[in-house]
Amino acid sequence: MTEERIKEAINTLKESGVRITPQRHAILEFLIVSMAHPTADDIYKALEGKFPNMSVATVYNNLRVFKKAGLVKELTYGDSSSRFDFASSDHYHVICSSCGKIVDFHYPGLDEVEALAEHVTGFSAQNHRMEVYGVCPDCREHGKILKS
Amino acid sequence: MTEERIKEAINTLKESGVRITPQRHAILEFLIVSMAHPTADDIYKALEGKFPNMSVATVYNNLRVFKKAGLVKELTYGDSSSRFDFASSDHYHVICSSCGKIVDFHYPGLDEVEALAEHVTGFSAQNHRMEVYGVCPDCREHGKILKS
DNA sequence: GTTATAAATTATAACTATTTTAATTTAAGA
DNA sequence: TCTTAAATTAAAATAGTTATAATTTATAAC
Ligand SMILES: [Mn+2]
Ligand SMILES: [Mn+2]
Ligand SMILES: [Zn+2]
Ligand SMILES: [Zn+2]
Repeated sequence: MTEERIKEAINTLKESGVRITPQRHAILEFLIVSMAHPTADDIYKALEGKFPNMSVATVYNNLRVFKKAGLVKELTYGDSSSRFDFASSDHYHVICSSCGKIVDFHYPGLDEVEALAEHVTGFSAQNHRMEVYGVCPDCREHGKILKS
Repeated sequence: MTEERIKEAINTLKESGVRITPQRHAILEFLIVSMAHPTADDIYKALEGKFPNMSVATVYNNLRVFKKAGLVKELTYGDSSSRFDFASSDHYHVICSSCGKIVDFHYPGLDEVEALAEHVTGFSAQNHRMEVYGVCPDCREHGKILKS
């Protein structure tokens, strides 16, 4: 089924006139197969075995291409670097404030909050961002030190 | 009442052993009086008349001090620089995706979402982040172009 | 299968927000 | 007033990301 997802994604790209290069294929595949939320550098490092000459710019460029095609979402945090999420279905994230682990979770939707925001501020709401911060089971059990 | 707030904030700092310097006072005052969500550079520029020799490092250092004292919250976004919010009462933000304007709004709380996240992921939730994106009345009326 | 060409990749330099460093100045208590 | 730890300054360093220009390549037309 990840196979299927990859094919599907490749087709989406082809249909919007994006050329399929080996690098592009590999980055996309990594995003889908790893099922993680890697940074651009994670991807770069993961693929340097297969593509010893690949440039970081290629990773960034392609992530931008995938974003524009709606295949990938960028998750931005304060200090560190962006993380990238293959856009399967809409979901939210819980983030461990100790180790940084990111876990998906589903929740009906916060349409009501958007509606209230519209009503109170006069804005027309388009979308929202929400994430929960906490401590993951691992960190709780092994008593890891919290990030300052 | 902003006067009162400034005094209160200064006292909070004094009580935690933080020295009150003219720069510190000015940065804090600007945050409270402007009632905006300025970047470090906004603050730096706003105060360069009064403090021609102030270093950007001073702005950043003090914002960190204020954060640690719980007086200020840092709002981080994807591409651009952090914004800083004097921490009066808890509130959420609506952000214009066209001009970047940030407007406060109050909403009861998303405890339920935190609870569900805990239940589903095994994390212990500490807090959350939520913001609504949309188009502000000004941008809607004057038909400004959306940021890509 | 060749060829043409626009698009993609690469290597490197540039950029920007933020932090670090080390020297100098200063707030505040004795 | 004196003392000293803490704060400020100026400058350099850092890190993530983007821009540039030369080279390579995916794709479609032939
Ligand atoms: Mn996810
Ligand atoms: Mn606010
Ligand atoms: Zn953890
Ligand atoms: Zn606007």
